[in-house]
Amino acid sequence: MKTSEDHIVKIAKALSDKTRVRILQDIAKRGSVTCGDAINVACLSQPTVSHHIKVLVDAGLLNADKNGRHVIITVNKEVLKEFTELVSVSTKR
Amino acid sequence: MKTSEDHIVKIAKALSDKTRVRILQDIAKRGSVTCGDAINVACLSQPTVSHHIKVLVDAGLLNADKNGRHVIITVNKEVLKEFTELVSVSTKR
DNA sequence: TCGATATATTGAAATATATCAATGTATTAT
DNA sequence: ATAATACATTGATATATTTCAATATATCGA
Repeated sequence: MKTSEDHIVKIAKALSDKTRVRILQDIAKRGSVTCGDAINVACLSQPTVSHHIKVLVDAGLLNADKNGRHVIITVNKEVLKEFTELVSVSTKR
Repeated sequence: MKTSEDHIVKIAKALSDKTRVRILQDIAKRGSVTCGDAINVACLSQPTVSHHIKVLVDAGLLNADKNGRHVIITVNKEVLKEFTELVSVSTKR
């Protein structure tokens, strides 16, 4: 059984790195990007960006859909909304 | 100049540890606690809990008001609200 | 098929974080 | 004044995270 803390922590961890937040914001602004696009935004090596995207996908914040040799990445707005609501609710008395 | 990423990252970092989220939730539930209360909730050493509270205070999520030898800790709801709104808005296109 | 492109994985190094025991500081009670 | 209480700080260790180079895998185009 996963507690609400676990859920909050997992997503907060994903949001706790500047590069990842930048990538997330860029995707949100542009609707969708490929990993290559994200590399340009992050200005870091390809493996590093690949790792960051994995963290965001694992947290549920991003959707990654393979399309040929590209991977199309979009923001999972549902999960983001869930997160902000969970943080709000669980800190309301 | 601090970007919105910086702000999100700082607070997300504070929320990216299970102990800190647990402490935050406990304070929210009870209205206010002392550091000693937080130690009981966390079941960790006093210095460790002191460190965690410091991280939360530095992120702006907690208010700490000295009262005699106790420190009264409350949740800074404004900052929490700011955070959830900033996350929501900055990921809306 | 072969080379090029897009992304993932592995292994290693550097840095950051969580944790505790020991100690310091401030405040209250006796 | 002194002892006890509440909390903070320091220094050390263990673990986690970030990053890259090297390499692997999958797909497309010629």
